[in-house]
Amino acid sequence: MREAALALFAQHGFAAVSMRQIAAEVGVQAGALYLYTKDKQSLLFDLMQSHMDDLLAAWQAEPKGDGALAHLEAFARFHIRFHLERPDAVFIAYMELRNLSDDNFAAIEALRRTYEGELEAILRAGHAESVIHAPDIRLTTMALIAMLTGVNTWYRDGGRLSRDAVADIYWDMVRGAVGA
Amino acid sequence: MREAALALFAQHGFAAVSMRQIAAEVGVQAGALYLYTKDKQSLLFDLMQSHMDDLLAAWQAEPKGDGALAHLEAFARFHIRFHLERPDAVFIAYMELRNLSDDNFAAIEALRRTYEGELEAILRAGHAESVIHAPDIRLTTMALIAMLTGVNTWYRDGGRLSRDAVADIYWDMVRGAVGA
DNA sequence: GTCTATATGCTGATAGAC
DNA sequence: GTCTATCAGCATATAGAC
Repeated sequence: MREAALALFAQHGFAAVSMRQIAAEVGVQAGALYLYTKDKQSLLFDLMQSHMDDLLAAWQAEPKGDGALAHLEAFARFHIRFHLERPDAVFIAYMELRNLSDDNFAAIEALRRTYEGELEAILRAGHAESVIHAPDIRLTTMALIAMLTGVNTWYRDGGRLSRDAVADIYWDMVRGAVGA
Repeated sequence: MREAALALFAQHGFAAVSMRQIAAEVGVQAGALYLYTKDKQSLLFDLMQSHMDDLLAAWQAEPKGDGALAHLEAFARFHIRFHLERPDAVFIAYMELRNLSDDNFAAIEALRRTYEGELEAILRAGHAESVIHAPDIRLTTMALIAMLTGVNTWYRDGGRLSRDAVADIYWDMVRGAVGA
């Protein structure tokens, strides 16, 4: 059910997908879905929370090397790799925030800020080491995340460039953007 | 009507907003809206098309200076200024593409590609002039647009930085990212 | 655990009065 | 030009049979 909901929400949007459509995709009747989720809102929240939990856990488990610059490269490559592996979940996590209830929104927002905080800490360390030159760390954090996440809007498997080639080029741009 | 629809679509999403809600915001009954739009789909399309037309016309009217680097700076500052001036329209133009009919989607997509083509042409000129160093112009185009458009996700008027200060910093990052 | 049936309410769009 | 009234259909969620 979660798999079917993820694909349908990503394609048509949460509000445009009915529980009947999800049920049809799974091969059951709509009523049966309520054995596995309290309601449609909880289903969306669970998908988004799982995605953010996976993201934070994967980053914690990532090898990061020594020094702020190595950390920054690890972050850029990790972010691109992780996001290209699950485009539907990424799409939902960014597009369906406004369809969350207030409480659920606050919870997801906290996870997102935690992840942004990881990059921000790297940039601050790089600034302290004088290997990164940025007039405003918080703003640079937002700019880099937007640039890296943007890969998902255009990258398609089987295209002109491999994922690794894309990561190489983006890492060059990240390095240039922070004057490293 | 268009003003009310723009605000409501941006806040709740096209699929989650009813014609009755729009009518209530305008102060009329739902049926009266159909004197001004053929249907809900046309209303969305008109909003998006107007936004893209405004964007392209404003860029054409923008003073651009001499040389590819001056052009690039003009583009970066223009993009940030224009997008910060109309956050609702920008939000809709990026988030509601999947709610367009096939024909309408193709039309909006063509306008979007035209705009991207403007930046791409600047980068190619800069590459020819050897003032820009980028291994893949198309990819750099997408990365820069994502970075610049990302301003809308976090910038709020009355915050720590003025729009001009933000544009200054972003222009520095754009210049660094293309090795200029 | 899944089904059918159903409650209650909202949806986009139209017809015709004024 | 705006209203009221309405059509036909779909929405979420639940109840109770099997």
